[in-house]
Amino acid sequence: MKIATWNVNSLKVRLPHLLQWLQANPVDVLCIQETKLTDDKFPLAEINEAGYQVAYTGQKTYNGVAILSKLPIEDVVKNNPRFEDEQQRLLAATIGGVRFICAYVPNGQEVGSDKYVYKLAWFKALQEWVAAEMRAHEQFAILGDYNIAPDARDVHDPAEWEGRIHFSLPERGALQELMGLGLSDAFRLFEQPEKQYSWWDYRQLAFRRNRGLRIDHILLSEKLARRCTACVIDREPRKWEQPSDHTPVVATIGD
DNA sequence: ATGGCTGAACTATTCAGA
Repeated sequence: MKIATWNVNSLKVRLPHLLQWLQANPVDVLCIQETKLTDDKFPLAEINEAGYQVAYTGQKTYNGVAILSKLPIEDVVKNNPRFEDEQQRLLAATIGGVRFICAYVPNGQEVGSDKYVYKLAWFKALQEWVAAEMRAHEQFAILGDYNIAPDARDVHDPAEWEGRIHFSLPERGALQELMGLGLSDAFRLFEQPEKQYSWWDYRQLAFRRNRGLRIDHILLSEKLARRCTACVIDREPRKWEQPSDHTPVVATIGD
C-alpha cells in the first residue's frame, strides 16, 4: 500500500498536475491540502474517472482538504470534534483498516501574532483528538502540511530560520509532543539524502537553489511504522510548469 | 527594512501563504 500527502495550492489550478502525478504514481491513498474550493466546485467526476473515490471538505479561497482512495472510504469525520473551527483543515477516514487523518496545519504567519497563537491552540487540540483516535485505531496515520520543520536538517539555513515561523521552538515542541503519542516520522525511518525539502518559496529561484523546508510529513503509529518499507519526497512535480510550491511525500506500507 | 512569487478575491490591488 502506498500513501502520500501533497499540498496542491489550489485544486482548480493544479488538477492537471494531480491527475498527471497519479497516473505516474498510482498511490492507494493521497491526502491533499489547500484545495481552496467550496464543495460544490470540487472536481469529483475527474477524480472518479482517474480511479479514485474521494472525501473532501472545503471553503472559498482558503484551506480545504481531501482524501483520495482506490479502496472504499469509511467513517468520514470533517474537522476536529474537540475544536470549534470555521476553517476546513482536517478530514479523517478509515481505508483498508487504517485510520487516516489529512491535516492542513495553520501557517502561523509570524511568531507572536494572533495567527501564531491560533496555530498552537489548534495544534494542541489536534494532539488531543489524535490521542483519542489512536486509542481507537492501532493502525493510524496522519499525513499533511504541518507547517513545521522538525529539525535543523529539515531547514536549508537553520541559522536564518531559528526562532522564525515554521521553526520556532514552541512549534517544534508541539510537533514533538504529538509524536510523543507514539508516532514516527516515516521519512526519518530511513537513511535519506541530505537537504531534502518538501516546500520552496516561489520567489528568488528558491527551488533551483534548493532553499527549502521539510514541512510536509507522514506520521505513522507503531503498528504502521513497523510495516513501512520506504518514504520518499518526489521533487518531480515541482519542476513542472506552474507548480505547487509543495511537492508530494510518499510512504510504502508492506503487508 | 522591504520585496521577491503565486492564487483568489469586489479585474486592480490587497490579503495570505511559507
